[in-house]
Amino acid sequence: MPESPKGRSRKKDAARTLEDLEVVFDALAHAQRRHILMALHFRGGAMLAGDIAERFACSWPTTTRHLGVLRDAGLVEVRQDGRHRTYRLNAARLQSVVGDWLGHFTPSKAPKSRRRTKT
Amino acid sequence: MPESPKGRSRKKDAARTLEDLEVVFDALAHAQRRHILMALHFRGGAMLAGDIAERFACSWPTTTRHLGVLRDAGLVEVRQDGRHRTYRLNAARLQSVVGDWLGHFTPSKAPKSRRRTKT
DNA sequence: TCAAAGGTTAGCCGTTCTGCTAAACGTCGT
DNA sequence: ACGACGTTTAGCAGAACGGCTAACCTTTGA
Repeated sequence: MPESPKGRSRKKDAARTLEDLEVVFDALAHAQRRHILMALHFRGGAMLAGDIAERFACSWPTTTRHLGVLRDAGLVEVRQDGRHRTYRLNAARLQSVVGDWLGHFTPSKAPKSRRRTKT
Repeated sequence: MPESPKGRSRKKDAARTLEDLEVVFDALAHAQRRHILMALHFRGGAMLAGDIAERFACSWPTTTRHLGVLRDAGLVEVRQDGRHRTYRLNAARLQSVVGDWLGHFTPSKAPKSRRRTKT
């Protein structure tokens, strides 16, 4: 499916958003994956795979799979670093996808307004 | 499962919050359940079960089950109305649980950030 | 070249989820 | 009381999920 650089139709944009919602909320549905995101955040946004895996009781491959789900959701990014792998939190995407969706539920306000705590 | 329909205690919410996160994010993991919440919101916050069920392609019992998940998560409340049942959105809880969790990831609150992502 | 360290992939297995249909339940109108 | 209506519950089948172990790659270092 070719991607229009600038002239993205609103329909596809909406579809893209729906897909984002699905993959992100699906990733957030598991406690350990939420925990991984937290750990990443509280350790400055980036950790080695081994450091992440050691924090959890389950086996390393299981954590690897969770990291894969988070990566497919775009919530973390991987970078090979020698024989290590560094996972970096993508907090902006988390805020964007979840925050935008949550913003639709603001009580009696314009549902498309961005999260601006200025009012 | 012992769930008190009354207000939740605000004191020892530390353990309760984790449980809330789990049940709420689990409820939000399914597209139709998110869609139900949206429909409720955009129809003024309350709908009859039948009106909800008619909006979706799946069978009525399936929607009933989704509504049950949302109700167990505290995201909707039910009220028997004659032989109808009115489902009401609990947007406050949605905002509270999801928004609070999301608030941990704000860059301004980064606890030990070595590198600060530009705000 | 060999072996160890760091991670991932492959495959299995039990549990949970989601969909359906059929049946039951409570309420209203007659 | 009876039947129709609105909705839930029960039960089942198939798919998806999450855990594990074992095997596999890749890089480092001797």
